[in-house]
Amino acid sequence: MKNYEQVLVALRRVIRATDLHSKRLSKHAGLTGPQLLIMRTIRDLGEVTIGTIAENVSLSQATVTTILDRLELRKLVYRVRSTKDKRKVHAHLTEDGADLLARAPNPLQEDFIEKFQNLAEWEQTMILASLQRVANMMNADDIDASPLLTVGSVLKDDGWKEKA
Amino acid sequence: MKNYEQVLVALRRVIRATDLHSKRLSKHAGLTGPQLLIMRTIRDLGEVTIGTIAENVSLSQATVTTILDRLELRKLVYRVRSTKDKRKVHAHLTEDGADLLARAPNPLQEDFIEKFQNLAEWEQTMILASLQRVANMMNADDIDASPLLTVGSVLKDDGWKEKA
DNA sequence: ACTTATACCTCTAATTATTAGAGGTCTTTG
DNA sequence: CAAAGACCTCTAATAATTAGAGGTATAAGT
Repeated sequence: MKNYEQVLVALRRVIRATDLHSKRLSKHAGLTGPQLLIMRTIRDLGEVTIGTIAENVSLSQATVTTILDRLELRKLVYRVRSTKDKRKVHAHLTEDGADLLARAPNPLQEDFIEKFQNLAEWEQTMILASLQRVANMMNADDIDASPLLTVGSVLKDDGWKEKA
Repeated sequence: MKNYEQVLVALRRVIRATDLHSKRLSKHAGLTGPQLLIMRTIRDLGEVTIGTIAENVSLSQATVTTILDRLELRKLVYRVRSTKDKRKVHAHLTEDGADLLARAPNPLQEDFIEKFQNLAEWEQTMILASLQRVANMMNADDIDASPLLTVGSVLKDDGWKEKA
């Protein structure tokens, strides 16, 4: 079970590196990380439902709802209930929202790439393999039939060392 | 368990007597029974949610929704989503709806009373007692602690005869 | 009279969004 | 450094809608 621990540590490290949370992004146009993320999703995907947003940013629908509440309060987005399916709600950017978003830098991708490249080579390889594995599992018809993650094939034993 | 059977038969009879279904009411202002019932509920209760309507007319929310769809199509009612709780939807009568309702007779109560009085006296008594019993159960803190319905106290043995 | 078509009614189960409630982090303020 | 305020995030509960299936009544043909 040692391998499992190593995967966990590595994943925690990459999560820390990407740092989606508010602290690192609060300087950009007065928007927090999740707010920026959601607004970009709305801009890029066009007519999106709350559920689609949640899926794209990997947050629960409830969380997206509350964040949209705050954005709507600041008149950066607005909601329109679908006429075709009245359960659904579409989110849109207001002009103010689009303007603010256009002025906001996009530090996420560059930050990620920069920090990711700072990781050791074996870490990069392992993380990518892990993510690929997860992606495969998502497509598998029977997840239970899928074999467990084997880190050994990727991880060189001498390369491993916890730095924290 | 014979008493239970008798209660069932009697209840079925009163249900038949009240006859909420469309056939008997389709002549009145072009509205079916459930449509009339729902519109009256909206008029009498004022700002009602779908759930409250469903409770009052003893139908599922889904059924009320579809019936409201048809009424809305005919512009007899309209919906307004609550701003305080965006899950909720309030139904209102349009002017046309209120007018039509005012012109529609109210055959339900008179029909019921007339038909109810045609039942045998012991039947009337027993049905009322049964309904009272059900009402009590609804208010009881612990339904399981409630004793079973005793028809014997109301039902005279020689009075019972199945007419169908 | 019997079939067919149409238009309702009704339900349960699934779906979508919202809210309640609880716990967490970060920033600011005293 | 403690405390307050503003976010974020989740799970569970709640509200309405839709999908799907089956039932009943009315009208139209045959």
